[in-house]
Amino acid sequence: MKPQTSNPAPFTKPARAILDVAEQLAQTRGYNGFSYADIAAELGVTKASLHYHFPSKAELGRALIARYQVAFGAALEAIDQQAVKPTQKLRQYVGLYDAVMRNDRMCLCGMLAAEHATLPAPMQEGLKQFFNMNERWLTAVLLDGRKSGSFLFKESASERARVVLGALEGAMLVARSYGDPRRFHAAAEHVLADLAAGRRLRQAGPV
Amino acid sequence: MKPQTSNPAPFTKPARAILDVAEQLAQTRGYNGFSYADIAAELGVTKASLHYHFPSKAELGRALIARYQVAFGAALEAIDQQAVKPTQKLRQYVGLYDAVMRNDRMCLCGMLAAEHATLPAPMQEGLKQFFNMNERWLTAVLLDGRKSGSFLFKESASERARVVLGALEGAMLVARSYGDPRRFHAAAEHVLADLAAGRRLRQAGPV
DNA sequence: GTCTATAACGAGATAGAC
DNA sequence: GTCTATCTCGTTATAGAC
Repeated sequence: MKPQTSNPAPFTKPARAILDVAEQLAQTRGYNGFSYADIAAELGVTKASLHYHFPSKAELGRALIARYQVAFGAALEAIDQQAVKPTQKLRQYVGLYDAVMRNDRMCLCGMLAAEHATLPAPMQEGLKQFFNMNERWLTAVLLDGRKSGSFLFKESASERARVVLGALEGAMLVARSYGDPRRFHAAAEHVLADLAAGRRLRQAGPV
Repeated sequence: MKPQTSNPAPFTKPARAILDVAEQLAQTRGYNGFSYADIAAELGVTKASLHYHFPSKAELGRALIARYQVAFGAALEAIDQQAVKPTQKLRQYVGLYDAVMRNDRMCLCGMLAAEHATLPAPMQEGLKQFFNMNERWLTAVLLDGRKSGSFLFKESASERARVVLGALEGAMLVARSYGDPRRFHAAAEHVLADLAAGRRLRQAGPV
């Protein structure tokens, strides 16, 4: 029996091509920063044919997030299966975003989060789910790392997960204003280092 | 003699009203998420009269950033004059963003940073300057705090400043997707705690 | 300074031929 | 599935009266 596990939207080949272009545009210019005309021009087709595959831009946007979430979830699973140590996992997690940055993009959902107030409700919901997925995964890794003595942090793992996620999204956001992916990379390294146990922080005064 | 220190754009009263509305819209919907019609409706005037004060949207956007930068710079100076300890200064710095969040907005420049690729060049330049100003101020506070033994971090103060700025901007970004300012507040607290010297990180333990 | 009126363009979207 | 053609609306922007 084939594993008929939820495969909700395989997308046809032309639909995938549309999503590829739309994704690149959304990650660089935002949802309100591109149009059907942009996609059509890039693909060498007409706007009308895009509407055949995605009747409205809202549905295109919804599909964009859904596919991104699935792909990102798969990447997280791949990390879980391939890496063992929490420190490795986290570094590969950062590597995911690092690759995006070097592609002159930023995280799709981080981008769309800025436009949150202007998005159709299904897209808003999709963003929450994406961030929830990230926080769940990070929380598990942080818990694991704390138990094994690799990580050290005071607050709950889920709170720390939110700090890490926010720090990475924000580092991407700011780095793009400088057109410098290394800004993201450096910041991400320090965020990871903040978690590292075994660091010997010398004594000091109040706070 | 009056202190004729650089007062480059005082703006007329109606111009200020326009900027106030435009700022609120930009901080909630983004630069590409509002139009002259939105501002005109809110102020009860016509679009044409807006063009008298700001001939193009690009100039309006430039003025938006310029005024924001000046106001934020003044707030930083006020902190410097009022607070003494670096820990106090940093907490008040976070308070600046916290107030913005509770107003259902996010940092204007963090918002615009997402739309960076779609912005006119002068606005892009303004964003860089805003972030530079923040990084300079944070760097000075971090250096001060490290010298006095309040802060502890391994990397350079300017690199740490970038981590802090990115973490705060990102925390705002994500918190808005949940419509929950407390998410920002909690994350910001942990970012501050990460700097605190004197913390005794106990080994391991459950969560 | 603010108005009416309108230009000029681009957006998302649809009808119907092929 | 993709095309041509068209529609409707919203956008930035300008001209000129008041």
